[in-house]
Amino acid sequence: MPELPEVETIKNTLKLLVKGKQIKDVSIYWPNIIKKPTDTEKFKYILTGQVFRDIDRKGKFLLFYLDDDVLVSHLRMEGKYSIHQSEEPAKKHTHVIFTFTDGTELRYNDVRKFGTMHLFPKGYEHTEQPLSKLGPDALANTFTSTLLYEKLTKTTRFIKTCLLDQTIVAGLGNIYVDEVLFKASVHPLKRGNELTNKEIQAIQEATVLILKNAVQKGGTTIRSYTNSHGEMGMFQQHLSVYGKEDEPCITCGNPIVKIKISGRGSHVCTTCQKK
DNA sequence: TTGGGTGTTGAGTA
DNA sequence: ATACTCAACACCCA
Repeated sequence: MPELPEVETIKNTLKLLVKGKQIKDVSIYWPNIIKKPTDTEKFKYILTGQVFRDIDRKGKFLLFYLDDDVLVSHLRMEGKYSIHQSEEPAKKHTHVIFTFTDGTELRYNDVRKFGTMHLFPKGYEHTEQPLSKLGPDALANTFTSTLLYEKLTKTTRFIKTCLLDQTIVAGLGNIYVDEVLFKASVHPLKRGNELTNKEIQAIQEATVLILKNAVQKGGTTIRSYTNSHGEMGMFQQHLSVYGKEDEPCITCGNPIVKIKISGRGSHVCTTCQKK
């Protein structure tokens, strides 16, 4: 589900809810979510007693900073965090519960169980997988058109595939890539090395504009995404192509078509986005 | 009823 | 190197 704007919104809403809370216990109902350490008893032991100090984000990853360690969490398709009273019964797809000393709990819910958690001693989180492989965050000032130009012009891959590749730029997913390429007037099947300097600049600028706008609108809710207060995003009202198959293009009026690129549904106006 | 599709990403294969 | 398929999993819809 969540791409950069959704994860950023979750970070902002969750930060206020967990800061200063001390972990009394951790319950794990689906161990496959815990990727490091592989021993879930060790995972629990390390976390117990620590206090949540801050939350950061890189690309689509949440970084929970505790006293001595950092919990790196990826929500994949449908992961969600929410705060509850301990007495409140857990929902159907709650897989990890962090019980706090004040009688509340942070619960991780994930219908499809694709999400991941990695625990690192502070200082090691960025130099080891999964974060070590990421390119610059799409909203960081290190994401420049110069850098994008260097990475794109030496590959023959489709631009859509490149923008989904988190080692090139971190944070874009299927919705926002389609929106970015429409705004930049670039066809998703254009190859990296076919792009002009001007097109790459347009892609970089569209990325920043769209993502900032989407963060400001609280993200995009298509079916299940909510922030950690349970509120929906509003950016779905501003989508130009994603989910608009057969609807008229807002620029030229021709119908948006849906094609498949590396297994992902891709929405494009073949009139506005030249190949 | 069943197969195809879903906001992600790694592995395997040709 | 690249593009595709599958797998992880549950649910929704035509």
